[in-house]
Amino acid sequence: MLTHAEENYLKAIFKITERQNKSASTNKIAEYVNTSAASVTDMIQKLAVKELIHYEKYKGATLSEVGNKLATQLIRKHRLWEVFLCDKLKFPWEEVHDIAEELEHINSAALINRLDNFLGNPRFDPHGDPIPNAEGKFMLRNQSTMDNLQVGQKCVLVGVSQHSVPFLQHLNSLKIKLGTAFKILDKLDFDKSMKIEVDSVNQVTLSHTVANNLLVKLI
Amino acid sequence: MLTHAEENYLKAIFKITERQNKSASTNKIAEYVNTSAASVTDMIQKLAVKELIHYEKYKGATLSEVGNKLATQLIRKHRLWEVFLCDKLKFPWEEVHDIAEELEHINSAALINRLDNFLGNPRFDPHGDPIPNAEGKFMLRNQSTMDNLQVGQKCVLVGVSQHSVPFLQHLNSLKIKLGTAFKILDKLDFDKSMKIEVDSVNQVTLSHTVANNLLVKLI
DNA sequence: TTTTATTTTTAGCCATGTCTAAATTAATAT
DNA sequence: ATATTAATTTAGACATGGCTAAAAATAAAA
Ligand SMILES: [Mn+2]
Ligand SMILES: [Mn+2]
Ligand SMILES: [Mn+2]
Ligand SMILES: [Mn+2]
Repeated sequence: MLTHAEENYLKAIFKITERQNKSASTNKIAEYVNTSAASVTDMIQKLAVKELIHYEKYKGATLSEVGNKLATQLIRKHRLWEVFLCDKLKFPWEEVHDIAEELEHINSAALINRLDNFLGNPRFDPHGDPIPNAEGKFMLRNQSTMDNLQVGQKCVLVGVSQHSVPFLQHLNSLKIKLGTAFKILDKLDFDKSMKIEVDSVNQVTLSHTVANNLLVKLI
Repeated sequence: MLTHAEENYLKAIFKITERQNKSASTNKIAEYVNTSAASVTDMIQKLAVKELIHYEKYKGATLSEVGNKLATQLIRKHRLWEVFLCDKLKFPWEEVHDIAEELEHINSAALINRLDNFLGNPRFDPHGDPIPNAEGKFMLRNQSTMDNLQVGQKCVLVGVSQHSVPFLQHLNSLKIKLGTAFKILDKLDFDKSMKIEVDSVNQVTLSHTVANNLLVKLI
C-alpha cells in the first residue's frame, strides 16, 4: 500500500499533467505538495522505482498506468467526501477541500462504495469537478471559462477552476454558486473586466481573474 | 498537534487504565498498539516529556490531565464514526471498528461536531459504548455481564465488551444484537454455560466466554 | 556563443517510529 | 536468600520523508 505522502505526490502529478500534455516538473510538484524541490526529487525517484511514474532525470514525471489508476481513485475519494461534507454536513463549499484532503487517504473500498451509494452516486463535486466512478471513468463536460463569452450571451455556472478560500468566499459575497445563471452585459477592453447580470436580478463586475476561473455552459 | 502514532498510544493507555485503577504496563501497551515493548518504552518516554502521560521507569504509564482529554476526544471521534458507518452507510457492526480506527485521526473540530449533529447526537456507539460529548463527558450505564444473572431473570442487551469480528459474527448468527431481550432459562454448573431464551422466540446456549462479554440491563 | 539565471539533483543532516539483541531491573520460585 | 524467569529498558540499526547548502544541468539572455 501507499503512504500518505506517496499518495499526495501521485495526486499532484495527476493534476499537473491532467490538462497539458507534458510531464510535471520538479518545481511544479514541489509547489503542489508544498515542499522543497530536493524532497520532490527524492520522492519521484522512489515512485519511479515502484513504477508508479515515468521519470527521466531533469525531465520531470508522468504517471504510469498503475499510478494513474491510483491517482484517479484518490480523486474519486476526495470528491465524494466533499459531496458528503457539503450535502450532508452542510459545510460551505470553501471549507470542504482541506478536510477532504485528509479523508481521501482512508483506505477502504467498501467504505467509498457505500459512501458513493449513500450520496446517490453524484457525478460532480461541490466545485463542479467530475467524480470518477469505481472503475475510474468520469465524464468531461463541454464548458468554457466565462471570459471567453461575448456580450449578450447567457450561461450557467457549472464549475470553478480555483478552489482557494478567498476566491470562493468572494463568489459567496456575489451570490454566485453552481447553477447560477448569467448574462454578459459588457466587456471592458482595457482591463478585461466584465459586467454581468446574475440570476436576472443583480449586476456585478468581475475582474478578468475571476471570470477566467468560472467554468460555464452556454444556454 | 499529535501524530497518528502518538494518538494510538494515548488511546491504548486510556483503554488499559479505564477500568483498573493502576498504570498501563509496557507489555500491555505493546499488545494494544501491536508493536514491540522496546518501541513502547521509546514512545512513552517521549509522551512523558510532552507531559501527556505520567511515567516512571519500570512502573508503566498513566494519562495526564491533558492526555486524558485528548484520548477522550479520540474515543468520541471513533465512536461517532462508527455510528455513521452503521446507521448511515449500513455497515454491519463487526466491520466498523477498523475503518473508524483510521477515521478517528482526522483532525477537525468542525467536522466532528457537525457529524455529531448529523447523527442526532447519539449517546452510544453500535457496540453500546458511550460517546463522550464535545466537553468529554459521557454517561456510564449501570449494567452487568450476563453471566452474573440468575435463572428466571430477564434482561436486554445494551453492549458488548469484546469487539472482535468472530465474536460479533457469532452473535449475528444467534440473532443477538443491541436491544435483544433475554430470559435466563438455565445455568450449567460444570462449564458455566447458560441456556437463554432470545426475544421470546428461540433458545440458545451460550458459553461462559460469550455470556461474560454480553453487557445487559435487567428488566 | 558565451554568460547569466533558473531548475534540478546530490550530499549531508535531522526527526519519527520501528526493529532486534543485549543489559538491567523486578518478580517468582526453590 | 538465592536462583530463575519475566518484564522493561538501552543500544544500535533501519526506513520514511523532510530540510539546507552546494554542485550540476538546462534554459534564457546578451
Ligand atoms: Mn492529501
Ligand atoms: Mn472539489
Ligand atoms: Mn487509530
Ligand atoms: Mn465501538
